Amino acid sequence: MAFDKADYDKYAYEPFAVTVDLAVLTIRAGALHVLLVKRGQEPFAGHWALPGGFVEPDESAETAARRELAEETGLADVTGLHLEQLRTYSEPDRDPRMRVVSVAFAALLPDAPEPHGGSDAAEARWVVCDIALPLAFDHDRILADARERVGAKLEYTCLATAFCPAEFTLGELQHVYETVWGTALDRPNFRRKVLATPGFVEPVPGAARLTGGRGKPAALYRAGAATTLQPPLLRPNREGRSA
Amino acid sequence: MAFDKADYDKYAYEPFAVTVDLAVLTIRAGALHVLLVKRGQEPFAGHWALPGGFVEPDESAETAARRELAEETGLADVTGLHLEQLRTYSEPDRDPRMRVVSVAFAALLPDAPEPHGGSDAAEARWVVCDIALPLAFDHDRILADARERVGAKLEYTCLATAFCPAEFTLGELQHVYETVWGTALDRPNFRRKVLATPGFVEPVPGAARLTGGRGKPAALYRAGAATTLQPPLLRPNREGRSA
DNA sequence: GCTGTTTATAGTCGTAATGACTATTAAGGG
DNA sequence: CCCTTAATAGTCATTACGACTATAAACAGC
Repeated sequence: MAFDKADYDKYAYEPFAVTVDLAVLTIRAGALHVLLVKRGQEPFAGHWALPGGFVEPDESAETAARRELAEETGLADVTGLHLEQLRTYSEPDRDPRMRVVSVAFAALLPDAPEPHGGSDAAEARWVVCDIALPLAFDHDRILADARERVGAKLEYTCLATAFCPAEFTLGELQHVYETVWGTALDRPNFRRKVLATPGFVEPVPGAARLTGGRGKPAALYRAGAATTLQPPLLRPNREGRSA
Repeated sequence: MAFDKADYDKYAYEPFAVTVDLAVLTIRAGALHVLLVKRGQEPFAGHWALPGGFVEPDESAETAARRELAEETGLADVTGLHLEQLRTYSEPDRDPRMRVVSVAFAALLPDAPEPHGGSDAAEARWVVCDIALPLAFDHDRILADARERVGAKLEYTCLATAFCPAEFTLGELQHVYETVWGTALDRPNFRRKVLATPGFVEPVPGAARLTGGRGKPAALYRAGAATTLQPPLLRPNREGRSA
């Protein structure tokens, strides 16, 4: 940040607008969903887009993202939710109106209350990720990057619990992996792996949940203190991970 | 990026300046070095800082970063160099003069020509990472994040070759890992692992290099076509990776 | 109340990967 | 000509992993 070239006249340069865009992900009905809002204005009026908004003069991108997350989901408390900066999208022509630099975030939610547009009267809805395209602006790309990031982080972090409620069964945790990765996992092996990782999950003593009423009740677990998985839980071999 | 709240008067908001900051890393004399410039102006006049500069109105952050990389290193061709967006730093008070949002990048260089300040007459120098602190602004944090990111990516990508010249020995490649991670690795095991990963490195037929004149000459290798390591090459167990 | 279905949990077994080694080869230096 | 240095080759026990089979505990339907 060598500031040496501009004598810092605040208006020496064409002003940049700085926004945040949020890929809010959750798992509903066995599928990965993303929170979308319907645009009321041009450009892309009537198209679906990721929620987001301006960074205010006195807040960081992270603060703005969490504020938007609360507004768009309508949740009273979003402090515990996983929110993570993805990357910044800054192509000069990404917004036809003016120069907009957007800091994108991924947010992970356990359960999925149907959103109420918050202050924005715009329509907001959970949409299955795979049928969400095409989105306004470069939001297809942002969503794809969010999915790739989350999928990769499931391999070597304990992030999967961010999709689960406070208490969950190992079957539910496995379902997170299977839904995000789009692959089936062997249940006994998944179990062994999770339980062998210290701090990934810890049992809730004496509790059990009936999984939809059928089958043997499953033991309940809570998220543990660990944040990283060592060794990692790798996705089943995908062809073409090289080259 | 719901634009619905501002009627997009470009000057409706306090303008944001958007800059790029670069953590340019290389390995010299067995230690991880970072490219630093000495600030000539307040604030932090006389302090060392990461190189960087404004994003021009017609370029993306990536374009600006590569332009700055060329300017600051003085290299004629920077197209082949690894340049990767780290994250964006946007705390409102991170620059005392005005609101500056900075997109940080990490760049990896094979060899390390002593830099010539380029257009900036400011002093530029390679500094051993560990003794670089404290830096101006929040650049300590950016540098730490860059080191952490690069260290992590060595585990599951072929990034290490970005620190090496076009042809290198396995000893040099191992040295990259040891320098970035700060740990010693077992040479035969490292060898086996690298050679067992298809596409990581490919041998240069018939070539060998005398490694400083002493010892048996090592075979030369080139970077292969693979980009990811499967299975990954994990760092030796670090205590406290959990919690 | 038995039987079959469903889901959770326990355990087995062969293979692959890994960490800690030892041994050999090819160079240069005194 | 031996000693040091560094590259390369190979061994071996332990661990991790994928593909299984087996048992347990719930409900549904007759």
